[in-house]
Amino acid sequence: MEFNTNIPIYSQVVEMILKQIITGELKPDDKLESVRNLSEQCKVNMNTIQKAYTELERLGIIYVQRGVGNFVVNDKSKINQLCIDVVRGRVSNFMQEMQSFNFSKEDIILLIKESE
Amino acid sequence: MEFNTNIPIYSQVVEMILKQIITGELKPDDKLESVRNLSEQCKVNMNTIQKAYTELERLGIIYVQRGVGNFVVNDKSKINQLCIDVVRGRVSNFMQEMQSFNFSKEDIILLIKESE
Amino acid sequence: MEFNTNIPIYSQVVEMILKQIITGELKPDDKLESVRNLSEQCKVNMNTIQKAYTELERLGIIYVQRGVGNFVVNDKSKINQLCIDVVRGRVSNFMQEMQSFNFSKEDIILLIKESE
Amino acid sequence: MEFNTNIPIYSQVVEMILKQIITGELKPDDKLESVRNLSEQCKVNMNTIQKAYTELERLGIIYVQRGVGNFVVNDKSKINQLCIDVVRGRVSNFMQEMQSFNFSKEDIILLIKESE
DNA sequence: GTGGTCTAGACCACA
DNA sequence: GTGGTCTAGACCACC
Repeated sequence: MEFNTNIPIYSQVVEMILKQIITGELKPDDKLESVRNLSEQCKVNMNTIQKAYTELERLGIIYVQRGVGNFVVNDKSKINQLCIDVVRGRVSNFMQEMQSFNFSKEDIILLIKESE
Repeated sequence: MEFNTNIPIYSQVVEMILKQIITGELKPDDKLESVRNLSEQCKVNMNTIQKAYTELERLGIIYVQRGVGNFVVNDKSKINQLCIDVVRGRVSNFMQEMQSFNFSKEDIILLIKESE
Repeated sequence: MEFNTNIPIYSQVVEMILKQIITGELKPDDKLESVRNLSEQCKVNMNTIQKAYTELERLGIIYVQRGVGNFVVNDKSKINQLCIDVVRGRVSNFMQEMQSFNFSKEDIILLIKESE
Repeated sequence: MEFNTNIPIYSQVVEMILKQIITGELKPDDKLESVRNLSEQCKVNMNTIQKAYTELERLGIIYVQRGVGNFVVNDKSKINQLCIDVVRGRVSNFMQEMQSFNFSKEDIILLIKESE
């Protein structure tokens, strides 16, 4: 695991897990890595992972069974909603920013088509 | 002037001026607002503006004449390069992120088309 | 710690640390003094040290782990390059200046030999 | 005339004239450019040139005849002394700095020999 | 504990 | 008036 400086590690961990859930890599009721394991894998302080998990719980996207582990919530509509929210949010932010540079929707689509 | 919390004010100022240069609102050799003026307009401390200007100078996009003021660099290729770098950078980041959610280029274009 | 007037304190701090890295007093991955500690040792404001450290990071010669500390970059080629750049730069500046006084390379070497 | 930023223009002007005197381009009792002329040639504020001339007078290396102009002092020993002071000063500063990087006198001579 | 940001206010050199 | 530096003190996020 490599972490970007400047962005808090704990929120990078949140992102990582969100992606795994959205892409289906983590399914409903799947058990997440234990705080301890993940902190070792990522070579990161346990508190940092804990904070990430707490954040995910706050978002209602995982639930905790004390002494057992952290699990992905078993609620497909919730997960779908999450997926939609996240993606629409990103797209909307991106569009807003590009438009502040005076790019129209068509310009942006062109840029994307020719990207890579 | 309203500033977003969470993002440092000085970097929001950098962004703001970058945009003004890219959109042509600020032209080569134009004088920027003095540190003091801008700090009053933005209701922000002088040092914060100073930091933003220093960052812009570091980027090679403005130059300083001590005792005179800060000026947009007179080098169209530099500015064009800046414009391209910034825009391509944003597009590329966005694409990378969306692809990590398993969206193809076509998916993204669809999402954009139906946005707003 | 004594500082020269006329030269900004923060850049004297940058110089000081560069020297420690070049002479090997600070080694790759070594932790620098914390901002607070160094500011107390130097009897200088925290912000001044902060500015120096930011400059060193910009030079790519140290890296920061927020909440942890500042560390010398672990990249010997980078450090070697730094060493070469700094030393060659100084020598070249010096030579240029002396030659503008109409001293030849041989003159300068003589001057140095008889110096002290 | 091109001026380096960061170094005050007035002291760059002082340097320039010192060099002209040391290299014999300006001889004893020669008249310097008028403040007005030089300020136009250099595209610099008159005050800036004035400050440079004042500094040179303070150094005892030029003298002023009000209403007539500024002249190089007619005192060869003075000028020789100046030359020696300036050059020895530069060499000594340079040596001191290089030694703080752990270079011996021999190292430095080698570096100079292989320079350019 | 660490670094990062910000403020208010001051002083200086420069043009 | 302009930019540049510095201080003292504060608050925050992070580990």
